[in-house]
Amino acid sequence: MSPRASVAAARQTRAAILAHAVDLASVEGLAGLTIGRLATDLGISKSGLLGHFGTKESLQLAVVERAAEIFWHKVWTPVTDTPPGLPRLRAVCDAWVDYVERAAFPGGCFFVATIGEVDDRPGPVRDAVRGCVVRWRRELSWQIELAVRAGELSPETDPQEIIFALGASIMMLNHELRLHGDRTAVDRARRAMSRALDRPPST
Amino acid sequence: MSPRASVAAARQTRAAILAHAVDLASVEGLAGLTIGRLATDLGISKSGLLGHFGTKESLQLAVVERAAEIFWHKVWTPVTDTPPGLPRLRAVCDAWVDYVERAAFPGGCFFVATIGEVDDRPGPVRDAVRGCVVRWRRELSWQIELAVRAGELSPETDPQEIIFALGASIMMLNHELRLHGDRTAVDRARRAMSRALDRPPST
DNA sequence: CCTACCGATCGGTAGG
DNA sequence: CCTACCGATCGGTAGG
Repeated sequence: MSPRASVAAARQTRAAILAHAVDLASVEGLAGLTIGRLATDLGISKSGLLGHFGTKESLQLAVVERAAEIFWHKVWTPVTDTPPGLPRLRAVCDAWVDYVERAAFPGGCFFVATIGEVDDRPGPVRDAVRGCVVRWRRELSWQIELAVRAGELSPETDPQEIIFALGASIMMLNHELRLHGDRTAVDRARRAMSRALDRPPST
Repeated sequence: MSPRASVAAARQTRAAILAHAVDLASVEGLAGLTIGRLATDLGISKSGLLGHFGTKESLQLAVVERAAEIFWHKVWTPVTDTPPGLPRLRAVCDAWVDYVERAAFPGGCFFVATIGEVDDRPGPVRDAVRGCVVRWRRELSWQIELAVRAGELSPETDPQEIIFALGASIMMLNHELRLHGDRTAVDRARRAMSRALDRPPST
């Protein structure tokens, strides 16, 4: 009777669509994510599905946003207990590797998989992905700065240098796991990331 | 008159198709590479184009093969002058970074762009891409072994550790250049790669 | 290499 | 949320 019920149902449907869409996009890519396929998988009509988003691009943007929520929940939330600065950075690296290893999405880390796809295609979707990456790096950069202030890292530390090393290890780890199935890469990535945090700043 | 002329013409057409296809695939991906688009760009009919390859998958395999030829030509050939072992490894790193920086393909390094796409899609195309990566790593591994034997690298060196660090830097560099347009990443990548070659083996 | 065509699927709309 | 439809494009084939 009340509109509440239908509104709640619509929200639930939307959430179910996004849950599946994020998984699908991690494998097929954001472009390979088709409305027909998604609708069939969910037992819904195409137009019913599209009604929740309007256009495919809006769907893609919603998928990126949802993937970012999942990322923060899996990698950042478990770490907010540990003290800021270097301890939290170490905890983040662990959680980050766990997240890639345990493959939150069937296609591996959604963002590692997506970055290569949207790299060369200017538009709102690329901007949204970049925005997520930038936000994440800002958080890392801030923790590095705190570690420097606390004397846990050398005052000459270049945050960008550390972030480069961490991101590089994560991307390579995803690649090793998914293309080569080499699970020894997990420890290699952990070592590379610790080294980046231990290393004295170079010239 | 002689069949030679038409055979030669066909080979030339095939080469022209592949040249454009590799560029296109570096931006649109191997799946986003469509026969219709490719034919239109080249002023050719779809069936005329498809006659050279048979199926889209064969076209994709030919594109991967061609991309590998270009990669070896740009990164390996210029380096065969320098002495094997550590000197050649350093030269390879330089050439590799140049290749990514100068963007041999409009979409950046073809393989970095493609790996994320074929990662999760078993089949001949994925196998072909993986084969290229494996061949490249074998060559790197061999040069590392030569460097160890020559006493240029510590005897406890783990080749896989170095290869991980080099590959990680290259992937991250491609990402920094193409998603963020951050050209300072070029020097960061060079430093990270030298460090990987200088570093004493860790536990 | 071409024209002419095939069935399937794409994103999206009309109208309810 | 649905059915019914749109034009465009997909990979591919027939026949020359």
